[in-house]
Amino acid sequence: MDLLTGLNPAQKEAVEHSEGPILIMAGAGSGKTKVLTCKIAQLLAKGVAPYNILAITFTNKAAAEMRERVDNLIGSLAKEVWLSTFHAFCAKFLRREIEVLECYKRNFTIYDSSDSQTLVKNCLKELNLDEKQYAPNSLLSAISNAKNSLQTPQDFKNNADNFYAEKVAEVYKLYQQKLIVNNSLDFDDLLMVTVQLLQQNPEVLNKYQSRFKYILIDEYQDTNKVQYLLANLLAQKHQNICVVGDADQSIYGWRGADIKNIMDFEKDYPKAKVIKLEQNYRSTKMILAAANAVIENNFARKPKELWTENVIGDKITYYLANDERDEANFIATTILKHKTIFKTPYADIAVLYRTNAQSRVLEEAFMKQGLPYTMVGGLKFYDRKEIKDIFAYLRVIYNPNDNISLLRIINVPKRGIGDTSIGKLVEYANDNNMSLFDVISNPDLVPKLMARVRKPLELLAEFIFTMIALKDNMSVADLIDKVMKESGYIKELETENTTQSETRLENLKELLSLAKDYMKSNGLEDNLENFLSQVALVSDIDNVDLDEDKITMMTMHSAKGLEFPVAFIAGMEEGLFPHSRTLMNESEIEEERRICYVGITRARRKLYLTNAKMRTIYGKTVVYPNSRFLSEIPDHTVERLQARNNNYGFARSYAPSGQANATSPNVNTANLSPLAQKISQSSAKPDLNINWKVGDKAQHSKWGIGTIISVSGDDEEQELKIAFPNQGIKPLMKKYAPITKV
DNA sequence: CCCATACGAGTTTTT
DNA sequence: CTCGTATGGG
Repeated sequence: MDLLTGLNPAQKEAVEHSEGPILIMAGAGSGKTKVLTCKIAQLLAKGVAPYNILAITFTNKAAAEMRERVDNLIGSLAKEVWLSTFHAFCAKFLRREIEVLECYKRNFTIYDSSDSQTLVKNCLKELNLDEKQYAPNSLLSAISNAKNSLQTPQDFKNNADNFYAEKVAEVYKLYQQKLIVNNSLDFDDLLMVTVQLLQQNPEVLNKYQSRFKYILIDEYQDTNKVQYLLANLLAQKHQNICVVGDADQSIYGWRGADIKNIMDFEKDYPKAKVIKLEQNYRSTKMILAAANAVIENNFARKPKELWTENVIGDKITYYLANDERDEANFIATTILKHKTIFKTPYADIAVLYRTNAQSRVLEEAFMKQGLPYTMVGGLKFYDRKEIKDIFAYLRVIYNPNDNISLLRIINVPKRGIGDTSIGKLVEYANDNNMSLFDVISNPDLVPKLMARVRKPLELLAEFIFTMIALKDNMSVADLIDKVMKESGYIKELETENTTQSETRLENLKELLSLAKDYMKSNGLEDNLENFLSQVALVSDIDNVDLDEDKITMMTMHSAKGLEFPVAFIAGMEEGLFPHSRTLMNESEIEEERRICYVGITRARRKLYLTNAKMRTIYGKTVVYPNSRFLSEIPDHTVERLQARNNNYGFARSYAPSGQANATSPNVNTANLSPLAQKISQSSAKPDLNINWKVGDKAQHSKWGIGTIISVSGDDEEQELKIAFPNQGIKPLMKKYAPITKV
């Protein structure tokens, strides 16, 4: 069977074992995705029907990739396999089955975290609780924890042993009531309600237990209690459950992930087969030695040592910068050298960090040097105000009971419906047990309402009714287009006519084109329901196109599961990484250390670690000591660099002559670190004494030999246009261009 | 009801 | 520092 070729013995054993529970302990880079895809392909090849297989991955992107790989191995059967994240699985399941619960209808809305936050704030207001005393964020995490451990509001109340907890219980209860009234589920509900539904309805449970003869779960170390229960509930009948994971890469404890789920798998399934994949195919020996040394410092851990047959490789480079700008400039410059000297594509390079806030300086440095990059996380596309506004319209059209969304757009664009009026409408709706939308459709019912708001309310209701009637007869893109135009949203932005409104209009265009390819790419039917479900559950990482030739910037959390030939980890400082909020707690420090382990093992050939002597955070200068993780990396694997008195200083040495851009890499070697100088010596240095003339031949360090086709400007600012065979015409600044005369 | 301005608060990681 | 909310004048 050629599905097994290219697998090592342990991998083969894992693939061949299909009946009964199996735990695959797969170290970083040990080929677990390969094993999982082969396993699915193998089952299909044996004649197992695709709908009998359930495979759960950590991100939608991983799901899509796995599907594609299985498809390559075995063909289109792959399309029918249930293959998704836990959340997407639950959404799909609930769209089919939720109505047995009566309190929900199948057109429920999925709330994201900011919707949840709005809802909690509403609850606080209603309960007359002060937001300062009861921080919405901590309430939300309490509620989330409760849901992740399957506690109902009543359970929570029963367990409350202090005044604060009792208050939380009240908020939780109201919050949950409101979700139900809005016919909405938050992220945690998707999981919790699914499990409750299965537990309370034996027929439904039986149906799905019978259906899923084979269950595979990736990243098992990051499952939380509900996910654990769900997996085990579904697997009970056939017991063909295959879990894959690495306890050393468990980094979602703060989200309720319980490392015990994987540690105790053998207790849950005493007959389980256990396979360890310890050969790493990804990294050099040097990088692996560092990773192993770091993770060994974790006390709560089963011993394990990754090994590799790969080359020893380069030492890890550690750079101590003066400040965060210096750090960013070092990274940008080093990337530029990799690009020009080693011809490393940008797509092979990742810059990783602990917190999203660190990305800003990096972005500035990259922009200054014209380096192309994509950033994962930070300000998400779907979190932008204008996008959320349009989505609020779509959600109301899909689910008119969604009051949160309706409230968001009731006066957006401005239609003269102010807070006082809205207050009256909401009050009337609550008092009469009506949905807000019903009230708006009949504004005459509401007493004391100012006469001049009735008309705009009627128009809004009419607009929404019209869209509801149209929604099933048009594509999502057309629907969005109609909503944006006919709600007056576009017009308002156009009238505003500021740079910000320009950007917003651009983003809306982007949304439109996104909606167009969206349906095409995933093969789902082009309707509002699919679109809204999809969008609610995408993560940032899902939308990243790693094929573009761009540097990737992201947190180490987002980087899980990915690999890059060259990786940087920035901000190796006590307080940043490990993060200050974890310093007091040993188990949280251990989680930080696992994050570090994940970070290091993303690199294939070359790893850079950087930190700064001082750093400005929220306008204040702080001095953090070196991260403890740095001292845990063995000396013999590291080469150390340090900033000179002058900063790494690209900003200063390059700024006067205008921006560098990606097609003309500029390198000033005056005050570079030893490594940087060493690298730059190997490239051609600009020679200012050459008097270039049209027709001269020039040797460029990257593009080879070309012919000068024009010379313009004088002296210092002289610009050359050089034609390189097969590369086109490149404009270059004489004083920076790495060229020599031939 | 709308807008501008001041002030205060909060800053980890994400489905 | 930057965001979001509170407040007061138009």
